[in-house]
This record gives sequence, structure tokens and C-alpha cells, in this order.
Amino acid sequence: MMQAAKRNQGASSEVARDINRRLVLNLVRTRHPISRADLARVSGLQRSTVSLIVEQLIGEHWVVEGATGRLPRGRRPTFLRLNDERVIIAVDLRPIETTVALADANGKFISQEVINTAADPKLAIAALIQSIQRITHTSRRKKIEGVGISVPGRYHHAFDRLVFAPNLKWRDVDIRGPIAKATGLEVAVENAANACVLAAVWFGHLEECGSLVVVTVSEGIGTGIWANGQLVRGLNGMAGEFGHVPLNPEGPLCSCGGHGCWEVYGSNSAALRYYHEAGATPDNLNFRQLLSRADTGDARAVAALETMARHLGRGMRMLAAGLAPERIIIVGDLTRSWQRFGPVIEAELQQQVLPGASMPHLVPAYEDGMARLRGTVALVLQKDFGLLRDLPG
Amino acid sequence: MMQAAKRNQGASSEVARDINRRLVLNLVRTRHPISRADLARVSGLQRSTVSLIVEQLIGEHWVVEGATGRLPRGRRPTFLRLNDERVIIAVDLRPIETTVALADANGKFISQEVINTAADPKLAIAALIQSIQRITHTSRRKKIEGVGISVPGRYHHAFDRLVFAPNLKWRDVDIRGPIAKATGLEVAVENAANACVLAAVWFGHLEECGSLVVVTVSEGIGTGIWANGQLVRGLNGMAGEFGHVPLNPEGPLCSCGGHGCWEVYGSNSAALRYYHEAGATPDNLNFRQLLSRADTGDARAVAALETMARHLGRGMRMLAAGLAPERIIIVGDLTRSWQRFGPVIEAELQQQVLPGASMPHLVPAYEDGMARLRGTVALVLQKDFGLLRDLPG
DNA sequence: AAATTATTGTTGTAAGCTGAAACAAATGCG
DNA sequence: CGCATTTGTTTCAGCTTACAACAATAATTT
Repeated sequence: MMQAAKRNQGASSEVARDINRRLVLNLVRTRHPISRADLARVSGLQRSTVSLIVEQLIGEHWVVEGATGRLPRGRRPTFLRLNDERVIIAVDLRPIETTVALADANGKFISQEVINTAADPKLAIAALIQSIQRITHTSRRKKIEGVGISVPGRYHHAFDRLVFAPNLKWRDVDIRGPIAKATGLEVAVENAANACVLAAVWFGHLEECGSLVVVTVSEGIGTGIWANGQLVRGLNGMAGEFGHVPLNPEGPLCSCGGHGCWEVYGSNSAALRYYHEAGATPDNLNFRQLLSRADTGDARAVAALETMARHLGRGMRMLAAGLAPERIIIVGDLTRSWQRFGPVIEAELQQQVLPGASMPHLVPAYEDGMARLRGTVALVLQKDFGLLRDLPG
Repeated sequence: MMQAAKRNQGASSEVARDINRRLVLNLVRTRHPISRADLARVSGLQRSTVSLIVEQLIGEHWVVEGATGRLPRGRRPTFLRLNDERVIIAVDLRPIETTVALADANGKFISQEVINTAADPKLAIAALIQSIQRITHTSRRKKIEGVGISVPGRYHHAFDRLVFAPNLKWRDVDIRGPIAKATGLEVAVENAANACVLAAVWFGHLEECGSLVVVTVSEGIGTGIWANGQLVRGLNGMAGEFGHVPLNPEGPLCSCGGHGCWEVYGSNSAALRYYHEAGATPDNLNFRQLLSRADTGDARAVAALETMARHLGRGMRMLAAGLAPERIIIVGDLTRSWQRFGPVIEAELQQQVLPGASMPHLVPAYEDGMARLRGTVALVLQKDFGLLRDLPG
């Protein structure tokens, strides 16, 4: 009468265990060292339940027992922490260099290696595979959970293709396939801005943060959105291109074909353009050099950076109005001169706060380089640590 | 040693039942009439489990048994459907008139009443309470689940206040409190665009739609965002003001204090302004009249509407780039002339599709008036029907 | 007309899970 | 040494689902 249709997800009697297992695992991650009794108190579960779950987690080598604590009286607790033999290979693929690191589930890096990123995707991926294999061999005894890769471009999750990466000048590249095949490991790929979001939420103690937006500023501007405890990826993972929304329809031409996009005004490249337009000398300056020029008192550099900051803020007003995030986290070289950018951006944001809305909390992510890498760690761990979400509300 | 902290949500042995109950209830809602056996097939649950759950749902008066079916052979199935004695009071609060309706859980309206919306919030709410009580009295035997209210403005969920409603000219009004107190019913309030989102998802057979944006077009422009199976409300429910993102920083002044906001260019009021700027005669024309003028061949009206449509599309490019929704649903009087607006908006949207992204499916919501009302029904039912979400992915 | 087959819905049982309470272990203090 | 106190384990009751067997029902075949 009716076809067996797509099995709608019914819950078996094991879901409760699954939910609680994830909860306990996350509490060990975020609050280690922690005893079973404390886990019970924090989670609201019974001590007996916690004990059973912990036993299981120890059996699966996710958790290990550590030192015993000391209390004013009573039996001593045995502290638990994540097993650092469970490791993740984190990859930050970037135009010039690619970082390959080995990390534990706490996001702590054990080893790290930087390789050149070849211009040709085939060569670059081959080199990456070699690097991964080197790391794999040096850590034979550890259990590798998988490979997480951050890419500077749009990653199509259904087709499993890096569709477009303007700075790499790659198009339609299958990154996951060859690496998964060559290494036999699970490979997860995510766009850099989304990786930063995951890093912020997982390793920035933002469990309570309901909504945030990460704005990555480099040659271009990327955005990653976190809402209701999940990444907002959009159809096929194509969300996040607020950088290509025009701030001014008659503005300069953008690489995307549009005019006056946000990233034409607020990116590092934009600041360099402002600087040169003001008639400054050397033509192939990079952004970091521009920052230090400003610091040494170059008035044109200061002005260029201020213009960039103002436009960054203007674009963020769009995010504040449309998404009302609790925080906006900024990632990029500009955070090195936050005392210069912060106030200007903040002032611009304050310009037009709609009634009832509170201004998003603006935060620089100082440890830039690490953010993407850490995010890929979270990406790989999501399948084991990811929490089931509340009801829609 | 450690305080009992905020009870992190641990799962008891009853969560599986809760999940499956919601699943079955939703399947009855969306696929009625349906037999227990079919529910088992579709849900993937065992027939025995389904029987137990259905028994419970019948006991709670959510579901009733109906006619018996007919098969080529074998025992006849008894069809199940939602109990239409469970009703919801749906309210669409608008500047001039407020609609108060009684609906069943299928979103079917049983009765409806339109009252004037007083300019003074106190009076308007008093009249609304009276109307609700009238409806309550006429349906004594039915079980009223609650009251859902759609409001044309920003509703602050933490403070429980209609913070700002430009067209009503209300500010900081407590809508929920007085109504809940006077009627003794549960009251849920939601902004109109979000109500439209809920209506679309719940009653538009969009269970499979991963992400959509609703754009409401009237005096202003509002947006409601659906992602990962939930409304994206932002901090305190303040998300959705893409209408106040400037398309042109040097554009006309907007009511929000900004310049050149999307709604200054793409709203009904904008079209009327274009029409008058073109030197057209009567000054207090409304938008529907403008639509019919265009239909009768008034070239200035046609031009004004086309300009409006073009700007609507331009703003939607922002949504497409930033959120990559699967669909964009348009709500408003303009859908009455969709053959005029659709192609223009679509063309504008196609203008700048970023590599890899597919254009969002653009859909008009023809039954405008009903959308908000239906959405409030979903709003009230969410606590019982809302599904638990998948893992973050 | 009786046996066969197919289908629905129920019943009974085993297994997984949590919560509650009792219990064993461990420790400092009087 | 006994006592209070705290951790971690054990035991059992209560829920829930999966699975299999079964009762009920109806058309088809023999």
C-alpha cells in the first residue's frame, strides 16, 4: 500500500546512552581533570550511570584514568581525562604554505609540519598525502581518528569538490577522494571560515554561545555562521559569502564579477589599494608590512587601515542586522593591530543599532593560524563528540 | 568540590519514547489518513512500538481512529488522523485589522473573526482578549492548546516585549502577559516573518527543505531564516532585519535612521514613491491600487513596480550569497502580480551566482493572509510536534 | 465449502538504559 | 578506634524498543 519510504529516524532504546555518552565525553573534554562524581553532579546523571558510561569510554580508549585527587575527607576521586593517544591530523591548506599537524582531542598540537603548497592541485595534494603519511608513520602507536582539512574556498559537500578557491586559483578539485584513498583514513573538508567557527565554539569555551559569526579577513572576506548549536552551511555548504555582497553598487569591480563587494572595501587587499591610491611608494608591499608601517607612524598607512576598518564595520552591520549574533569573531592579520581596528569597527557597528537589539560582542581571534587547524580537529571529532540538539524553539 | 552547576541535559530512559512519539505524531499530521502498519513502515519502528505509541496518543486525545481501509487481501487497517477537537487560537496582529481564528492541528481554520486594531496598544490588547474569549466560549467542548500571535515587528523573547513595530507605532509592549493572564491560556508570540517560515515548513510540505528564507514585503521588508531544521532567531529573537541593510550608503533616509536600506528600495512604499516621483497624480494611493493601475496599462505604474522588483532581487542576492538557502519564499501583496515580479527578481538574482552555488528556488506564497495565521498554529504546536534534531553536521 | 495466503494489529519476552538506594572503599578527625 | 563523609560500585525496579509469535480478518485458490 505504501512503499517502505525513507526510514525516518526512529529512536531505539540506545539513544539515551548515545546522548549521555556524548554529554559525558564532552564534559571530560571541557572540564578535565574531573572525577566520576563531579561528572554526575554537572551532568545531572546518576553516579551509577556515569560509572557505566565511563567504563565504556575507557574500554573504547576515549578516556583514561589519571591521578587521584585529595579532599578534606572521604574517598579520593580518580580524575579522568581524554586519552591523548587518540589523535587527529589537522590540515590548514593555504595558498603559499600548508600546515599539517597532529593534535589530540583537546586541540593540543603534538607535532607540526609546514610544506609548500604547489600551484597545481594534483602536486599539492600529492605532497599533502606524503606529509600525512610521514606523520602517520611517526605516530604508529596512536590511534588516528581522521584527517580534517581547512580550505580557503567554497567546498561543495554533496559533490565533494573544492568548487572555487580564488587565492589558490583552483577549480573543481576533489580533495577528499585521493587523500582518503591513499591514507585509508576518514577525511573531512571544510571551508576556512567554518573551521574557525568550530574552533571558537569547541576550544573557546563558548558552549553557551547561542549564535556567532566569524569574519575572516585576508585577501578576501569570508564568514562562518553558528546558530542553534550548529553551523549554518546552506545548500551544499555554499553559505558564508557575505564578503561578496555589494556595499556600493557602483564600487570597484570585484573578482566575483560584481561591483563594490564588501571584500573590495574591507579586505587586506583593499587596505593595500587605499595605500597605493594615496600615492605611496613600493608596489609589492604585503599587508603585514603595511601594518608595521602604520605602527612606525606612516600617516598614509594609518589612513588606509582606518578606511579598511570602517568598511569592515559597515559590512558587519549587515551581519548584526540580519543575524543578530551574540558575538562576531574576527580572524586575520589585522588582529595583530587590534588597538587600531577595534575601536573603529566598534564605532561603525554602533552607528545603527536597531531598537531592541544589543550590539554583538566583537572579539578578535588572536591565535589566527591555530584557529583553522583547531577547527579541523573539531570537524573530525564532531561525529563522536557532537551533542544532540534541543527541540526547535 | 564542584557546585551542582546548571544541569546539563542528560537523557533519561524516556527520551526514546519522546522522540518516537513526536515522530509518529508528525507522520499522522503529514500523512493522514494512515494506518499503524504504514506508520511502522514509514518510521522504521516496529509495529508493536507504533501500536503502543498510538495507544498513548489516543489516550492523550491527540489522535483518533477513523474509517477502516480496504486491501486486496488481509485484515483491514484502521486509519488514524489528528483529533480535530484539539484546537489552537491563531492571531495575526496587523496595523489596521487583527485576525483571530480557531484552527485545528492540521492548520485548518474552523472559525475566524476580524477586529479593528486600535492605535493604542492597551485598547488593542483588550479588544483582542475579548475576541479570544468569544472564541473560547463558542468552542467549549474543544481543548484549546494555546494562543499563537504573529506581530509586525521585533519581538524580544527574553524580555517578552514587542520592542518595536514601526507600522503600529508601538514600543515596548507586553503582549503575552496580559493575554495569558486574562485567558489562562499559553501564549506564544512571534514576528510575522518567522511565522511565515513556520507556516511554510509545517504546512507547505517542506520537511525535506534544509534551508529557506522568507521575505515579507509590505511597508517594509522582513526576513525569516530557517536552517538546520530550526528558526534562526539570533540573540533575543532580533535576527531578520536584512531589510535594514543599506544597498546604497548614499540612498534616501530610512525610518531606522540609516540611508538607502533595502526596504527603502524594495518595499511597497518604495514602489509608491517611485510612482509619485515619476509625476503621477493621486497622492494617497495604496499598493494594491498601484498593482491594478499597472494591470490596466499605466506605464508609470509598470515602471515603478519593475524598479521595486529589481531592488527586491538585488537584496535577495545578499541572502543568496550569505545564506545559500534552498528556497526563498516571498510573502506580500506583490505575489498577486507574480507574473510581473517573478521574472524581474529572478533575473536580478541570476546576475551574480557565485561558482558552485545554485540559485535559490524562488517561490511566491500566494495565500499571504493565511501564512501568518498558520504559522502561529505551528508556533503553538512546536512544543508537542517539534522533532529532535540530528547531530550537528 | 475448506484451505491458503497475505496483511493488520496485539501480546509476550529479551535486552538496553536510567534512576534510586544500598553498599563497599577510602580517608581525616576527634 | 569509631565516626562522618565522600567516591565509586552493585543491585534492582521501571521504561522503552526489537523481535517473534499469534490472533484477527479477508480475498483467493482448491
